[in-house]
Amino acid sequence: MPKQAAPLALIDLSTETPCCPPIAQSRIPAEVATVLAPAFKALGDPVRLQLMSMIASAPDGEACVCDLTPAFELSGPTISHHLKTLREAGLVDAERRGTWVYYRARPGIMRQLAALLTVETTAAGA
Amino acid sequence: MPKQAAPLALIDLSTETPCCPPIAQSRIPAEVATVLAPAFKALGDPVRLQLMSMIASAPDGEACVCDLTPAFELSGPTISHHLKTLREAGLVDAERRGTWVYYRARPGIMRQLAALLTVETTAAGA
DNA sequence: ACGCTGTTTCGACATCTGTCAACCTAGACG
DNA sequence: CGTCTAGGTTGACAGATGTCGAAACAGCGT
Repeated sequence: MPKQAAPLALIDLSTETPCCPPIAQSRIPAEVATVLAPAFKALGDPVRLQLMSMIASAPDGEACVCDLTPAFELSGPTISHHLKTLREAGLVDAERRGTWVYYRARPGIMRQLAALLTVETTAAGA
Repeated sequence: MPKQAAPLALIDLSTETPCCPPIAQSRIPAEVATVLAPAFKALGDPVRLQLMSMIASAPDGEACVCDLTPAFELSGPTISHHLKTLREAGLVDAERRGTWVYYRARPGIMRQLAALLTVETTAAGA
């Protein structure tokens, strides 16, 4: 394993870092896996996946907690906890505007995760 | 949202089911989230993410356990357990050929997950 | 039959999930 | 200006789930 300039020692998920080729193309380094796994883990829950979808697909690109909470059979604090998980995973951004809190998706990291899973349709083999 | 023929009542991850538009495009139904979340969860571990990458990027499209295990500081059973998780999530296929077991990635579901995370670069807004 | 390879089972330990209570913030009203 | 009400977050806790290691089991080759 040759050491590159090692610019990926710490990957800033906040940016649009185009850090990684698809995992089907080259083996992912341990550091990258360590940093990106939490993002996948955050999406590894049905409620959070739906929350993420509701936020990302919101008309104005942002969703109010007051719209998210009643969409589930869960209590307010539980939704808040899930949102915190998404926030800590770097998937969403929160902003308080007046009484309500609005959540906004980060396209950068989502693009990164999508790129990671990309499979060339032609090189599918078989 | 009119009901289509509702073919996604049970989503077969084994197939190339083009079941879902990107989550940034339309809100993901609860059933889809329930079915796909385990796949993300399976990728939500650094070791499994690396395993997945090693399998998907293997020259012949398949990787032997005997190659995977020594790449980690973990015991054989632990690697086996992680591989089982990937298998149960529908991400990989196992095949015993002689003494060794070979794992092969399923491009279908990976494409599906990637599509789900896709964000139109143009519609990024802002 | 023996040894090797990989999986499974079992158990200890850690982490995650969801709820209740308390707290903080912002706006409304007297 | 003080207080009251409403919306969200945080902290603490039981229950469930996941992680990993040690030992035992099953398939394959010699």
